[in-house]
Amino acid sequence: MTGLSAQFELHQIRCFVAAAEELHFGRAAARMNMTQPPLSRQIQLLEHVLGVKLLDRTSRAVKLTPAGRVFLLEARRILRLAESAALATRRIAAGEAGTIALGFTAASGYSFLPRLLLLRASHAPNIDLALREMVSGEQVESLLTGRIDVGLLRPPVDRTEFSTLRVAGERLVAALPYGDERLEQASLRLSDFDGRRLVMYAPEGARYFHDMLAGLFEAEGVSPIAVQSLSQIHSMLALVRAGIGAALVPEAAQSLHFDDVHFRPVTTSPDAPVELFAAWRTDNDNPALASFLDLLRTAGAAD
Amino acid sequence: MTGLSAQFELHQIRCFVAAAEELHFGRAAARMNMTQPPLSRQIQLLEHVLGVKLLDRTSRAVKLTPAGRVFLLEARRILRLAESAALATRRIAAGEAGTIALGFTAASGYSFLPRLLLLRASHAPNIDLALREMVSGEQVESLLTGRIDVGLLRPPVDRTEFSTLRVAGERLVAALPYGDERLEQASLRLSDFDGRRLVMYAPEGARYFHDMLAGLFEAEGVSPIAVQSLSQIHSMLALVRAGIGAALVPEAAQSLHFDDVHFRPVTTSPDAPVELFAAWRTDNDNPALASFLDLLRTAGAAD
DNA sequence: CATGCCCATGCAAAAACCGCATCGGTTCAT
DNA sequence: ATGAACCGATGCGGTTTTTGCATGGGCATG
Repeated sequence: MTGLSAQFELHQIRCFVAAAEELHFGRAAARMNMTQPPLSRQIQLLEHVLGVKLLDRTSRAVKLTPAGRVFLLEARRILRLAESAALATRRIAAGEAGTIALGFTAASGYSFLPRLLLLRASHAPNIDLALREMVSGEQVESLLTGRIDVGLLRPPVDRTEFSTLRVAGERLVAALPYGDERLEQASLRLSDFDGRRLVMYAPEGARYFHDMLAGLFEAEGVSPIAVQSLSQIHSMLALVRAGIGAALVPEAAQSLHFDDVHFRPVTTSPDAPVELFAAWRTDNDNPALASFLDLLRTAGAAD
Repeated sequence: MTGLSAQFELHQIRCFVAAAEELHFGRAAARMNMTQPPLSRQIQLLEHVLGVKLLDRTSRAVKLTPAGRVFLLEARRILRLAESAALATRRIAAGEAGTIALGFTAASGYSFLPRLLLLRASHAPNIDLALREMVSGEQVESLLTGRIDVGLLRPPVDRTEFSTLRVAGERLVAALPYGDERLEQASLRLSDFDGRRLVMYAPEGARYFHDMLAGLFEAEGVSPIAVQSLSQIHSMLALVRAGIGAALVPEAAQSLHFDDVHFRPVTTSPDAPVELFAAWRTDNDNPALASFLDLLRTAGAAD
């Protein structure tokens, strides 16, 4: 007694399928690019491993046994599966398919991300995206640990292990509460907020927006009154609606549709100061990354 | 250049799965009952055949590549499928599972067949039945050509290549039209039909019933008037309902529930003259046959 | 810098496989 | 009835493949 149950091999299965389909050992052997004797032996081996007679063979005719009929179906499935497994694996390795774990900020979910997903559907449908919303800081952390492959985040991204790509720049718009007299103007300038109440970004949770706005105001010598500091755009708009003050938000935030909150373009310098970057570890070995970066470049160029 | 795209083998897959699960070539080799060097080479071979690197190995750590992760899933599926294919084939060969093509007469479909199917559900659930209704003559033909494995048919079955088993004997009942005065009797005798109109079986289409009834009447010296000859029981009952005459049918026909057709037991000698036999080719090699014959014997014994 | 761990590689022995020749059994035509 | 043709199984020698042992070389740890 061996104790080790022997296992069959794919070669034996291929031999069997050929024999079962040809019902003729000679032709089956020819199809397998071998001679008849070794094919006979491969099938004997397979039958021995299974402990089951698969083919009834007289010198005049070859027939499948009932068990052979069942095994033929299974054998074809195994071969198909092996074939497709090889194919799928090669595709993954070639980067034609695969999964990219993508981090994104809430704000980019309103503007850049939808455009990216549309583009993916037509340009790289075999690349799956695992989407994870997180703030820029979390994205940096997740990139380092490998939880995400690519992040869509706010600058600055100064880690040396990252590569980056600027994918979008957005204008600022003013969110004004119902009744604000500035609604009568078609467009605004930063100086329109001098000495006015403004819902601001929190330096901790929304460092990028906070610093950017602070920089813009300082460059023009404008000093608004910061009445509150928040980090999420939709809560800022809620305060605007409550009449606490105005707010400056990326233009994509207009899609949030708050009642009694109206938007007006704001002229700034530069005119699209809200920048979005893609970042990824330079040593990331995800084969789908190259295709995905192509996608990002296309989406960024359409900006 | 070979021109022949090489194929991988199950052994290589088993090696890869072991290595991918252990993430350690030494332990994986031990699990495979071999030493580390040949395992390394099997995986190299697999990678070469696929043209894809599956494992990232430094001297300090082994990691799956993205393609390797995908292939690991596929590899496990292949191994599971191979395992279950062997199991299923062995079960078929052992006769514990499989398909029996079963012919049956319309009449047996009302009595014996339901009992058989019930018994199958509890005693041999892995035996599938392909049911084909046909008259006894067709069944003999189908048994010879192998279209069915077993037939449930009427005697005599005198082919030398067949084995047979008596599985059921049924009583006769009289089917009487509404208003027939014999309905007042609790039970009838054959002599109650002397000189009376009787819907009879056609000698061609229903030879067994025709001959059996003719024999019974002759043995008792009773002579009914045959008003019509049919071969299907339900059409006979339709004529009974129309008042054409009475009919003698197997007791199971009572389950047909024709309006205005009533049944009364009939005493005959022997008391269960409607016999049903199972027949199969003695040289039938269907491995499920033995189990199925056990089932038939059980169902027949319950009669 | 020495040690330990781990995978890759060189090499010889063992095993598996293949092809050739041939056997035994069956079918078909003469 | 007999011989030819066909077909799968088997014996056998040569070749290929695989295995195990010994060892090399890279890398982390202390």
